[in-house]
Amino acid sequence: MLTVPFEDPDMMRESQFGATFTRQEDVRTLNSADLKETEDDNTDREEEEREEDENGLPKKKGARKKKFSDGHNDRVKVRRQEANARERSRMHGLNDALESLRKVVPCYSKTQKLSKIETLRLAKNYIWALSETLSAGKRPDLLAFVQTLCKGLSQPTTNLVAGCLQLNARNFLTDHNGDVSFSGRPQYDSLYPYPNAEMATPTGLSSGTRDGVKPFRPYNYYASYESYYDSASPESGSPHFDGQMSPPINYNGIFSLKKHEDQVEYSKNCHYGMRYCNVPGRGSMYRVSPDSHFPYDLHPRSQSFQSQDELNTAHDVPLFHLSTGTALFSGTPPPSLPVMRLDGSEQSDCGGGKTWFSSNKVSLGTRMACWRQGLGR
DNA sequence: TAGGCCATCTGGTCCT
DNA sequence: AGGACCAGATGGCCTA
Repeated sequence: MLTVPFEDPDMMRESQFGATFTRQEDVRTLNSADLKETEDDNTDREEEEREEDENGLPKKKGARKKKFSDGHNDRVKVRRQEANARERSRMHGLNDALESLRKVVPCYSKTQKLSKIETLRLAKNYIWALSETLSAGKRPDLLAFVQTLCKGLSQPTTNLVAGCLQLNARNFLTDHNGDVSFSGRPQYDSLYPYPNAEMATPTGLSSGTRDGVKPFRPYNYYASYESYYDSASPESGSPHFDGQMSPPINYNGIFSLKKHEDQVEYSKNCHYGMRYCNVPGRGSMYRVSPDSHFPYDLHPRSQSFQSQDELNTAHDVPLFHLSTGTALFSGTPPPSLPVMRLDGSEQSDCGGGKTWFSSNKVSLGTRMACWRQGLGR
């Protein structure tokens, strides 16, 4: 059946971005083509049934479709149109709800929207992962968390999630069963590899040795939950969560809120913004070639900095990637896994569990100081 | 150009 | 009777 466009293209386009239509509006926007098509459909159907039955033989007189009055047909048409409008409105409501869901699962992006099915899958995984974390009552393993998040997702979405969590997506390959397998070194110390002192503990800030490997000191995990519970619920109507906010993501980072308006989109970050990232099983920080594309070819950290002075200087190149504008690992990032926004704004709040770095020119020393302050040291 | 995603229309079913 | 819900069909748009 040929479906005639219901509304003009502009209206159709608008509807894709969550515009809601009242029933009256929908009925009012019915155009003549739509009405004509309905008439034609009815006419065609009547003629088909009049001429032949299912065997192609002429129909008996009694099988002929009952002829309704024009008034009855009009009522049927009007009811059909109203039903269409209601159905459209219902689907818009469904899509609005889905859009709300998109905003509270990891990796929200206005321009690179997850599909409906992927949104639902990710939401389910996210709930599951958080439930597992709560029931475990201890700091979750990042790999397990990400693996749970990515279970059953398509490879592109898996890449997106892994990218959001600053992991090399190539380490999270989705097999044919939808399970996510990790090909790297799945250890916690690879996720938070404490960098050697020369690399990431600037002069005067380190309490560890300069040449030894300092054991990673977990930051206050529960602070993240406190922070989370301090933050507004998506359903609370708080101005901190008016639909324009990132969810209080994420995995064991401090749940902070950051507006999306000025966010750097994931794809932009991947292609233009990210220069360094943390790779499981590969030490701490790796430099990413400016020409690299996600997933990146990574080079050992030792190639990144030549001197302690360099560590303490503000870097012109963005050091850290934040896919959605939300500080995924904000708050008390270890120096090997700091997070900052790349929008050029200058903000580096060192306050407790809600720290995030939003400057692209924050020295490692500053980040280290913030981190240490977050640790209460 | 094929495939994925989406919005819309449509008829059927269930419920009030 | 009419509304809500559902699933199939269809065509448009976008991307690899």
